[in-house]
Amino acid sequence: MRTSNLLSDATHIMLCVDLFDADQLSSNLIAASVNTNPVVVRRIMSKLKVAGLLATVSGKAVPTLTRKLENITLLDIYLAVDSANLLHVDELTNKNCVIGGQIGHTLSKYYDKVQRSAYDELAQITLKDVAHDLTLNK
Amino acid sequence: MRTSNLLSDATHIMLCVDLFDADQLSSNLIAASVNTNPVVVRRIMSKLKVAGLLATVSGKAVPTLTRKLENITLLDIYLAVDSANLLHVDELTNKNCVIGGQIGHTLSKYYDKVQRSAYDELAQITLKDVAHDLTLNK
DNA sequence: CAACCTGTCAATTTTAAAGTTACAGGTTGG
DNA sequence: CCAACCTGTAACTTTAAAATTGACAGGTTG
Repeated sequence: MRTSNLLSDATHIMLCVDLFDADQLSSNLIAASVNTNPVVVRRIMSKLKVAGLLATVSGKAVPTLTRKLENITLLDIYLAVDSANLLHVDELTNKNCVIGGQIGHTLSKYYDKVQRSAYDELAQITLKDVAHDLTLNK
Repeated sequence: MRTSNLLSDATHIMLCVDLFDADQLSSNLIAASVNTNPVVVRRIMSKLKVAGLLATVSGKAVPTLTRKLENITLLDIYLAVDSANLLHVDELTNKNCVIGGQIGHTLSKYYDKVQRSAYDELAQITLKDVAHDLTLNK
């Protein structure tokens, strides 16, 4: 199992940047919404910046999204912040065994299919969708 | 946290049970193929047994599959050994915040869609497929 | 220049998988 | 019947990655 909140928190941060007022966008205030540490927020924002989803200015609390909400998908965010595969091949099997020597290669082929399918779904969910649902429930 | 090999190892074990000779099916020998500890193998086998995929006899090294290879899918195995969701909602957001209060519920709806898609793919991969690919590469 | 901020490093804590030891109890051949 | 296997579990310890936290260099601004 792999319990990481990276995608959820990164999405949360992106929505904060879009929805909060310009004077509420310090990592401190965003961290208060996510309920975590400001350093965690800045670390995630740094990854989002590297991925080109977010623009920041050193010293100024004025992050901005680089694209419109409808042009940012959960896959964009996932790939920006989480480098792990959804399923994991055991790399340490006994290579001298008939099964142990081949299963990794075989499984990774199938895992790729599964992950591709999940990625396709993530790519169809935009921040606009999420933001829309958020305001509906408000 | 950590990347789990539960699905891979459980699949590996199931294939060992199917492909190995009857006198090679102790948890010790399977563990040698997976390259792990016999207790880890027995722990996974126990979950597979609870899920009804594997039949074992206490004291005897004669585990057997309860169904034909083509009737066991990677989803069956995944659900047997891994209880975690593929994506994880941050449950600890600030519920007093407009975004923090709603995003968990909203994201989980989308995460469900993604997971359903991944599950659909896993459900289409049978142990027969995997076994077939293994022997091809041999 | 005081009071903010970002960006990043580094140390620590946390959590679940993985690894290990131990042991109760089933099985089997000689 | 007992020695040598085995299973099934409980109860640890270890490991890996995320999360948390403190610290600090350096940008920004009234």
